[in-house]
Amino acid sequence: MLETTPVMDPMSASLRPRESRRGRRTAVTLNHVAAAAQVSPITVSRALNAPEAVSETLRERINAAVEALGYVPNRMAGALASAKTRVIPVIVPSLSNVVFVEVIEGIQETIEAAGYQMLLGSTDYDLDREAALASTLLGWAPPGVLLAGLRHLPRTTTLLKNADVPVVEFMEYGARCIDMNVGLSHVQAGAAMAAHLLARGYRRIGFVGTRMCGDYRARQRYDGMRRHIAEMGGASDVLFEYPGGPGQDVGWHALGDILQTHPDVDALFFANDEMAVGAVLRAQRDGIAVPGRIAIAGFNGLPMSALVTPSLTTITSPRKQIGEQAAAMLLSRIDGRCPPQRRIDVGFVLQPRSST
Amino acid sequence: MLETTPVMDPMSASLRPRESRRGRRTAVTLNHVAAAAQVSPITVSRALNAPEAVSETLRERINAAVEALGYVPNRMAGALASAKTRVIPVIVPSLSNVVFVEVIEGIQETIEAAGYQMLLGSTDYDLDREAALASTLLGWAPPGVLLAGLRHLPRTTTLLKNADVPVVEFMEYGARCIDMNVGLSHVQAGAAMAAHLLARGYRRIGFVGTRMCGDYRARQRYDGMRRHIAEMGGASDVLFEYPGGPGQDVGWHALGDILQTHPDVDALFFANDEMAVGAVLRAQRDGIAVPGRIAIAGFNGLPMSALVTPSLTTITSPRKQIGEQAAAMLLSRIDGRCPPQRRIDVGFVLQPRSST
DNA sequence: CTGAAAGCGCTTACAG
DNA sequence: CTGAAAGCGCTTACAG
Repeated sequence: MLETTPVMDPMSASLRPRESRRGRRTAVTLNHVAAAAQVSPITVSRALNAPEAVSETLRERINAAVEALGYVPNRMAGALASAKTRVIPVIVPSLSNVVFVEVIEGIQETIEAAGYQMLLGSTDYDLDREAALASTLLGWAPPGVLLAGLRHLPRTTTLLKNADVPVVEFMEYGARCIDMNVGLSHVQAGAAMAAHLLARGYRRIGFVGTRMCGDYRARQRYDGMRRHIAEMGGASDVLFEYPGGPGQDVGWHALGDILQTHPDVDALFFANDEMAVGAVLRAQRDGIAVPGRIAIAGFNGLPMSALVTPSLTTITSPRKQIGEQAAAMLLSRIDGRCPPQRRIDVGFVLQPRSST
Repeated sequence: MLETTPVMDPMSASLRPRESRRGRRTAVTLNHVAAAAQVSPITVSRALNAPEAVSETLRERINAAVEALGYVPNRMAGALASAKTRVIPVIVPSLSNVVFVEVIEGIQETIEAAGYQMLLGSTDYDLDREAALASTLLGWAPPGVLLAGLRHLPRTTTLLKNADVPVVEFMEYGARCIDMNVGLSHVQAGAAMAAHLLARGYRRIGFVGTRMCGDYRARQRYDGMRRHIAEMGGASDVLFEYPGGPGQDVGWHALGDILQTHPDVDALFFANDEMAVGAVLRAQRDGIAVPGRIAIAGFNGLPMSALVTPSLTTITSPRKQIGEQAAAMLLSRIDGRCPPQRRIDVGFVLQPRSST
């Protein structure tokens, strides 16, 4: 008998949750379980966190009590006491973009397999919100942080550096990162598409995007394209920016608009496949020849790019792999191991198809 | 001077985080801030959580110290002490399905505006994982829980009922819910589409889905369709189930397959728009007349359904609204208010277009 | 293999 | 408006 209170029946009323002294409803705690199993609380803790350290007899008694009382450990108390959380914050600009969702899936699968949980935050392409999110999420004392992009407010960077936990910035690959980095060079991707379009003989090339301030990676693709065109000579570029989210409807309307206002444009590189597919569907409905009258290219390599007629030239990015690698790097550092590389360029593949 | 330690300079070494007695690295805590601002810890806590309760002089001194030390409050300690968390778990079957993402966005916007954060968990359509997730997430002592669907394992239901926090089950509308419910009747939606197809003269109607065990809402649409067809007489149905995720490629392949193996089928109701669009694109490429040779219908009312040629007949579900309403109901209960209704049927709209 | 003590960093009453 | 004491539910050393 470890408790002074006589314990007759593991389910006796005295072991049930009750009002605490401070007047709030208390759930079943470790102590209730300990009393029910007639062991000390530490033994219950061990039976749950390191079962092999407890004798089989006690372990069984404890598990039975856990079951009987419906005990759910309070993670907050555990995390506070041990200074360890198994929750990893993941910060992305948007969830409505399939691309981020696929990266997130890669992250989720990887960290979940290692026993971690994801705390997802979306910034809606707002760097102030990103800073606020980072601050709040760090308040949960996470073992590491995953965040999209390499551009942040100075205070975000400071916060993350001071937090003294591993950080992986994913999506684009670049020279300066807070800690670790996985992604691809969007400037190179833009240049690669420019090279492709020039090689196929297009000379007046438009780039179509939405909210290019926030989505600076699209801007980088445009910059890469523009620079390459300028370097090669003999061709020119135009930038088209439309309001709204980067959906198919924007591509649909953009095609009609551009053909009217800029009839000299002979090729369009869209900021993503969705818009590009929207443009292809519009061309189809209106009987506009693609690529005869105008060529269309996308970015991301979504499955649908291969299904439209004509099939869409695009650049495939290894999205899920980015998520997996980012998570793997983070986990290895959390475990105190040193990842083979601090920065990984996952690259991209240009898929020339019928639309160019 | 409230501390016995003489405090000369707010940034003096003695106020900096140091190794604690238990040997682990300690971050800046409330006590560091209190010492730096020369007030008691409770006052700091108040200045942060209820600024109006603290005099302006102290508030300014405290805020300066917070800034100078880069203090980030430990949410776990706060939550443990106050028995309140501002994190709400959201459990969904999948993130790769746009539909859930839109619901999640509605939830996120609503709860974030109220100062809560979302802890997202994905079950991958596995009820065992759902139970495990629910258990873990409840360990964070959340003020409420949002989860997709009305079908769960008995132990999940028990867990959530015992947790004694408000719960909203969203996506489908049904008679039995744990606590509150927002959604639409998928049986009715299936019946509505069947009625539409019968009215247009189709007599051999196929339903095309993937993983119909897990995605039981698709199954419910099929059941609704099947029942309605049976009731009306004069027509018949077939169920086609394909492996893999419910993407455009599945619709693309399904169309080719079904036309060969079941040439008598004259209309197809797909489990979602993505598959249906895949089928339309396939028909387009192969020159199959839609709806002449075969009619095609989808479900969800995604923007792209309006852009393909022929435009796709579909059923629009108010996805974002489901998220918003689910979150609003939960919040009102968290605040101790009683939501106007415990169950909300958000309904759906059948959009007859050219593909049928 | 098992336990008594102390503490994680905050907040809730209760005083003044 | 401000503070000293106690406690939230767990875990980490330290003993035996």
